[in-house]
Amino acid sequence: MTTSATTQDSDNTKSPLILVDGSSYLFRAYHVPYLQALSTADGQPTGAITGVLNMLRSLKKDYPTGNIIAIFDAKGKTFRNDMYPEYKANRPPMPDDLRSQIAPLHEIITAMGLPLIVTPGVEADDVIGTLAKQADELGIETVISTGDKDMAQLVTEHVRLINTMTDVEMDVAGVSEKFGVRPDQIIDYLALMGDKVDNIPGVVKCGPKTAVKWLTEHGTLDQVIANADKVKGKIGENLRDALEQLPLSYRLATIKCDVELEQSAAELGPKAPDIPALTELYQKFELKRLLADLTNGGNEISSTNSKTSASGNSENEQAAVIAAVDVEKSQYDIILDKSLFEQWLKKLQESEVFAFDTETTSVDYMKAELVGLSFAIELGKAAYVPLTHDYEDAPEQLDKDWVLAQLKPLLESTKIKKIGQNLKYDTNVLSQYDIALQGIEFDTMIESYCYNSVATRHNMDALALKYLDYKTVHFEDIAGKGAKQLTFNQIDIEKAGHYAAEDADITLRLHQAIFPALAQSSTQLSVFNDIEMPLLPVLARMEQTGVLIDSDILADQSLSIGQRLAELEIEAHNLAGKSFNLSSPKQLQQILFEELKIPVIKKTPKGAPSTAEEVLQELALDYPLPKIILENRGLSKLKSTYTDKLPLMVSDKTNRLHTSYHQAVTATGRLSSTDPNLQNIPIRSEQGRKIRQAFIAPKDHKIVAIDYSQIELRIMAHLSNDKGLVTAFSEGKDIHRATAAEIFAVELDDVTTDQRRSAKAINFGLIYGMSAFGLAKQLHIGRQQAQEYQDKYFQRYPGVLTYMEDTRQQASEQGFVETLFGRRLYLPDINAKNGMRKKAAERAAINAPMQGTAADIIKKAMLAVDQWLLEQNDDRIKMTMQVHDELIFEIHQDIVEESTQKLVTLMNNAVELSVPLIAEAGSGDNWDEAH
DNA sequence: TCACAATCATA
DNA sequence: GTATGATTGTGAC
Repeated sequence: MTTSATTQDSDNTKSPLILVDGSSYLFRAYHVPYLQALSTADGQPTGAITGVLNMLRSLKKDYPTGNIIAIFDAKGKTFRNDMYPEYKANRPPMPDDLRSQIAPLHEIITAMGLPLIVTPGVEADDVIGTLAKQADELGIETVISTGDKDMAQLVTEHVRLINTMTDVEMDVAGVSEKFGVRPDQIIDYLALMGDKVDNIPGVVKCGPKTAVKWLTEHGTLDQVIANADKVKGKIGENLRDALEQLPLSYRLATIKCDVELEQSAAELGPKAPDIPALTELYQKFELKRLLADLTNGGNEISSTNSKTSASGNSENEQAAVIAAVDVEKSQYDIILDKSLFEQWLKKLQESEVFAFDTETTSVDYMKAELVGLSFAIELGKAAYVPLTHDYEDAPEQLDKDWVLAQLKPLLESTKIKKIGQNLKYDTNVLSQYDIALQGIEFDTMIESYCYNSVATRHNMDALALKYLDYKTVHFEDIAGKGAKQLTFNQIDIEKAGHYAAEDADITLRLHQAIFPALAQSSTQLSVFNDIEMPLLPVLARMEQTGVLIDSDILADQSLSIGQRLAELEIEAHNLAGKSFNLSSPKQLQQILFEELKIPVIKKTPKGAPSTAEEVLQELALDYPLPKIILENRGLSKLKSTYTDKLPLMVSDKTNRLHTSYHQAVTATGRLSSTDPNLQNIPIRSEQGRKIRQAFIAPKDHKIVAIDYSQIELRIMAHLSNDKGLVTAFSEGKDIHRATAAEIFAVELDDVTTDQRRSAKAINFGLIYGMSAFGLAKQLHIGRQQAQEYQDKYFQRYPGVLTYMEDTRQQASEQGFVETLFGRRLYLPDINAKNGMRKKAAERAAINAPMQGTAADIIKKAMLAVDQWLLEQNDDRIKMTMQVHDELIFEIHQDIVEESTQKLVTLMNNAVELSVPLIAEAGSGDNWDEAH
């Protein structure tokens, strides 16, 4: 260590040195789907250029005082080829459409005034290494911007890495955390593993795990070599076989830090940008965004961009460049006369695909009334047909019925494809006007969701900002907000027309920006085409069908709960010695922990003493008040959320309850349900089940509920292909009992209730990416014992352990995990420096493939069921609800048995797994009985 | 009026 | 330990 007072001081006084690994970013940007689509009008590709420039821009923003130097590989062979002729021999030649972007990029960077280094005979890594070493010796804070893990060997007290595409920073501790070895061991580590891509030989079968193990044990490669004869097994032989060429691998993996450079880092400073040259280059390569920045004041980030940049999401930046919306050039028609309408109608009829949007009076599809429709066929040209604007002095509009009659064949055509944003809503609204929307091909909300379920919310304003870098007119901008918000029919036609036409226009643009990116991955595209888009009309039908509830049952229950609550409140106030609000956690804390001096067991994340259920449950053993609170909480929740509210939400039109299923909300692929949420209707408590009794079947009908048994564990068995688990399911065993028998080493029949309960907790924990700590808490056992259970589990089901390790690794390397059908879940925190966030992301990585595959499966089952129902064309069967692993139907009593059987079969065969998929059915007069 | 934290309902 | 949504109280706007 060379720490001294002087070097410490210089850290703070000098601006940081930013070394940019231009070549590594060039390659990576070249492979980013969004960027691949970019080119100039005459076909010169510009995606990689754009990617690198965006990255530089983001670096400039993050390090405003930084001294940025860009380093690129030179053409031709390097000294490593002399050392080892096969070095990088496996690399395919550089694609032409990448090569053609290098020279322009160099020109632009130079014009920007940034130092650019291209040194023949060595790689960019070596130049970076040399500059970093020089800076390190001077104690200058240095940041290497790269996506290449080999650079970790350069990290020191003053030198750290940043991956500007993922925003992950790595210092000395970060390297140790990520790789499991110190920066000074990285070369040894790389040498042991070898590198397929660069064709560097290593020890056969030695991956990161083994390399870390050996280096932890022996410290250095030399010591590993010296102790090679002690390593047992096949891997020991492999190591001994590799002994001779390990020194070569070591030399190849070593970044050269003494390259002779013309100028030292200290001498290389930024120059003033050559604005005329930059302008010309940006124009030549049609880099509109950058050009706009330039005209808005040099290289500063313009005000319109600061919004998007603030998120710090580099993907955001890249995507944004694609299709800058030039609204000034847009032409929006407001159609008030027949002839213009007929012109548009003709164009629409002749089109293959168009974007459209409905404007209504309410976001609630059951209450919404149509106010107008907008259409867009080509970018920048859109039209709005107002129908029922009825404010004072509103101009005369075309007759609604006439317009809809004209549009009906168009909207119902399966040949003419439609693009929309959240088309399920439009489907529901139009169906109120007897129009059955068809040809629903592209929903931009779902495109965005399938492309990246976690990157943004998928509403149009967010998508436009992210993918088009365009701030749309918000509904609130034209309608106001709060209690005084206008409904669409009250809005001035000029304003409304612009807003509505823009919606259609933006939808079209979004589709053009997102769909090609989505289509880059065939599996993601298939999730979109084969699952999500076909599901959309199915969900629309379920929503419109609704469910029947008996409001009287709920009203009675509200009454009796209310009485009990009043009693509890009096008791609680007596015990506390004063009156307080039982449902205020804050007041409760005060009473419990300060006035009654009850010990604090747990704190909330913010540090206040927790009054959560588990805490109160424990306290209830010793004190009377917590018990009262618990009962009060449980009951008031039921009353306020369910028994009071559900009857209020019944539709006047249908006398049924209509939820909204959201298809683009959850990260994992599940649906969610709101207004009301029908996916969290109580079942566990006695009181709660009474609420399910209010979900009834119509006269002469039964409720049939069919749920998948242990679907996530079955998926785990399938994905991990663990022999024990697969066998247990194939033999139809009670899985928790079987697990208990394995862990506690007893016969299946001798498993006690307690053992089965423990095994069940372990199985659940598994799905949630459990830790021994969490398991201990769940089972109220010691941490040690929980660890023993877990070890025993993995010993008995080794395939599961391997699968989990593989999943974690895959997540960390790729940044995402996938379901069985290729639905992708990105995990931005998977390589986070913050240990808690990283751990949380790892658990999500374990859980997502199982939860997500289960979601895929039930969605496929719903498609199969819906298909069958359409074929039957029998209104005595209706699919009414989906609750993650359960489908609920209303079936006429005459055909309950046969159709239930058919439905079970359809669900069982929704997909083929290596273990049986089992759906179990129940029926009754209400949802409770059907379970 | 709104956003947030705490709590609790489900799979 | 995973994934959601609704309600309530609370404090800032």
